[in-house]
Amino acid sequence: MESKYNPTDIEARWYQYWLDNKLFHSEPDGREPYTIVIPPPNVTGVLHMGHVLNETIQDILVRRARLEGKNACWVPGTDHASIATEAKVIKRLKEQGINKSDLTREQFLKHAWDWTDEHGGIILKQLRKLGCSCDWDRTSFTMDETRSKAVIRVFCDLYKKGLIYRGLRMVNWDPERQTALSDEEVIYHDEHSKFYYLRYKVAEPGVTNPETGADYAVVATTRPETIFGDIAVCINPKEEKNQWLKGKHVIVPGVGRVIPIIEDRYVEIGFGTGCLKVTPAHDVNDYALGQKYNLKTIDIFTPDAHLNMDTVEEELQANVRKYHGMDRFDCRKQIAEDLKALDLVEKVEDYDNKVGYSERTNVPIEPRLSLQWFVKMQHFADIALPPVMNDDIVFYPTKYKNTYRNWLENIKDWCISRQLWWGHRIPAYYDADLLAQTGLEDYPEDKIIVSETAPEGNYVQDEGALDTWFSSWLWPISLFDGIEHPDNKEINYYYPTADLVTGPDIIFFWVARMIMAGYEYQGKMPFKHVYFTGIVRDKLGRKMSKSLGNSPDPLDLIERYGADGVRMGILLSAPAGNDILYDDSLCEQGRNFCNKIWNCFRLVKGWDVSDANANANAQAIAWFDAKLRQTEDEIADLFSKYRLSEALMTIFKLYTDEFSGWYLEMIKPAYQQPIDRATYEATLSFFDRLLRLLHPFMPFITEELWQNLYDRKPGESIMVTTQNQTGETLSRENRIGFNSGADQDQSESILSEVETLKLIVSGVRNIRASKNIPPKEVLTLYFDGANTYAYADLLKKLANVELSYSEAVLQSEGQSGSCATFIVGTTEFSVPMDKFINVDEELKKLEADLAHQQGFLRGVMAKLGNERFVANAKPEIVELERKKKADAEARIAALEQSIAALKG
RNA sequence: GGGCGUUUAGCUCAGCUGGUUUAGAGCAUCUGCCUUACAAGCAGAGGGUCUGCGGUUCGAAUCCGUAAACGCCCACCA
Repeated sequence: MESKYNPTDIEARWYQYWLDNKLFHSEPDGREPYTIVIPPPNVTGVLHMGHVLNETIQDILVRRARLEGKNACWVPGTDHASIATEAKVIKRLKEQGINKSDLTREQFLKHAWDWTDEHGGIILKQLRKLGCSCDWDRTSFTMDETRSKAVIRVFCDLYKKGLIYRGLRMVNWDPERQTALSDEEVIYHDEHSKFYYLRYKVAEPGVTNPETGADYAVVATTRPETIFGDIAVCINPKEEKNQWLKGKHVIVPGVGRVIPIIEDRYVEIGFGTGCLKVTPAHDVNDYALGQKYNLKTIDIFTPDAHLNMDTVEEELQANVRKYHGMDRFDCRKQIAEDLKALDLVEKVEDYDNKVGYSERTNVPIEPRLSLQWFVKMQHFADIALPPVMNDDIVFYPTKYKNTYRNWLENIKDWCISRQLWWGHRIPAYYDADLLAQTGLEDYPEDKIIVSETAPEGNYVQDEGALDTWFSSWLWPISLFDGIEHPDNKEINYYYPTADLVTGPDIIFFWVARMIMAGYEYQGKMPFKHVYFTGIVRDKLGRKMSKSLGNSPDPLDLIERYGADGVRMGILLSAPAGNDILYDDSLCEQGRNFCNKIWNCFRLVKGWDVSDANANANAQAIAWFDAKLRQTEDEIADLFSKYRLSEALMTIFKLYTDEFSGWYLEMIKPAYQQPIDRATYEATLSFFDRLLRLLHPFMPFITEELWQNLYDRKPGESIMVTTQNQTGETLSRENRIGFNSGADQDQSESILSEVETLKLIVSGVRNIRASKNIPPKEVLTLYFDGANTYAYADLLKKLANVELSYSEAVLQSEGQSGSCATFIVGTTEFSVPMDKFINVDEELKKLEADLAHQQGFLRGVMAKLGNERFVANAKPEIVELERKKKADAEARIAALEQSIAALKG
């Protein structure tokens, strides 16, 4: 065995072994189920650091559950990601010189499926490199047959229930992809823009502003390009300064349309000029005003947000013709310029406002009036809010409960139709003849046929596809075919799932909606716990992104540090909900840890075993057994709180400090000496337990070492050992020769005694370090009770000292003047120095310590001297203070003695 | 404009219902060591008036109030 752990071959070998032995596969049986459904990554996506974090956490939970003897099932799959994938396909077609508009729906879908087959599942392959123990036999796709049928059935069902409707509404329109979006798909950014103050001349002759004498009203807008759609100007009936406009009309500048002044309290008094231009086709609020006052709408944009002047009244066409076909932002500049030339611009101010952008295409969205399909959400909010608020479903961290509540309490209907082809086609059918007469908008509602199968006859299917999330929200159910075949064996066994691991950015998109669908279709929660991960950032705190180039390629990292190293790296500083600042050095720590374990193993397996000296290390064994037991409990507790990074850190310290740093040093035989059998076997069993504790975090190296620890049978794996098998059982068997059934008190006392031992050893090492004494040089250590010290053998071995107990001996040897001393608990320890020691320096150190102890004592005395403290504090607290006092006094006495001795 | 969260060592974070030897960990730093498992290592050390201010209490990193900074979510002020 080499002294460095080399992960590459080992990882590939064991992953294949796990697959060959079907160790990830789950079937319903008598055991308790533990289910996780993967948040399906985009089918054509590639692995990034966010996935690494997310999937590592899921794998840890799944592997841990498996080790606890549960029937663990992690279901993988991918998402068709309607809008994102369609965009990628369009881009590729464009590279081949093909426009989407030149293709039929069928032709386009053929290309999309080709693309999916080609790139789909790459990310799932990458997950294997990470060690993910998904049940690959269950791999699903949101657009495969079972999932598609579920989506269509749910659509029809909700339509029947009156929870889905079709309607003409103001929606968020993505002009790039030319589709409607849901509110959640719009991201608002702060933007520095301009506020244009435009002059709308009063149509009635002779009417002027009594204050300024102006014959126009001033309207402030950030979007002058929309004036072609202006239908009215609205003022607040209560606003003094605009009273003169009541009942009048104004002329839209540059357009010439005469529009009325209307009054509504919606207009805020004191904001801007108090005159609001009303453009019902292009603003949500204006649309509401339009509805209220029965105003017409003029949609001046084409679907790709270019100006369409054909919609403007014929008699005004000449005025606006030049803007026809312009891009909306070019037009904004142009119209501002043109109006300025006409002296119709009062002024232009800088203005900060928020602009909505499409999440996927990153272009400013355009509010657009269009015919879409919606889900009525109030019903779903009602069923989804209580279980989270009363912790039937528990969120980690809990702060997201607020976010969740906030959204559900202000729920709006969900726009689920998209003007896309890649996705589940809306199962709504229109009579072709009737449609030809009425058009889509006026097609009578009661003549729409919503059905899982196409109706007989001459019907036309709705062109739209469904929002991707309309399939994702069924994922925990549809994966087990619970929509088409409710009550089947699988859904009854695996549902509800145990844990959901995902990012808080999709709490509304996905988490909330799964909860809704879960209660609607299963009558039960879809998962019991939701673990929200943080966002992976670089070490400067910037979000990782392609454009910044600060996102490392996970596969490259795995190659450099090993999958186990990367898993440890990503997890180490990732408490639930906290963003993690990723740096390569974290993976380095992971790699180094692997190496450490590797070398522990080399050491242990390299020993010759002898049957002599039985029981030579009973104390060390008893201690480590207790330590391990204690840590196992701690880890279990941390898991129950989902504090995974702390659990890993605890294990890390158990390996490096306790096992490698102390235990192995305690039992390590002298150079080229054999080890006794009892110690050897106890150590192997400890190793076995250690490996199983670590396995969920670092599956590969633990499997490799576990396989080599004992002779294993083919098909055996650390993955499926349960806590009460192997190691612990072995350690309990009598061949180790100590009472491993030690009761709680006994193990607590041995733990604390060894902690004291460690302090003494550190004290000696400290002296060596500060006096430059090599570890090999044997020192003498004097202290009270050395002759009866229970851990004398271990102390001698670890500190390389001889023990002597009597102060008298110390003094008789005439060495008291040149002793280095330290205190542990209340006992003074002295090491006589052969060499000259710097008395002043030593004195300084002791006196500093003395001052510290005295200060401490003063604090304690102040408390004890306070009558109110003695009267009010709990008795055990007072008792503790008294003990502190006694201890401090003893230490002070010892220090004073040392100082006196040093001074001679 | 509302709401939530954070602020503890150079960095990343623990510190649960106030008292547990006058605040802990990992990393980083510094000093010794190539000691016969591991230099991807070992041993040792230094480093914080717990963001500021006020309050409650015998006692506050911990509870309350307040200010500031940072972050996130929601919201139709054109």
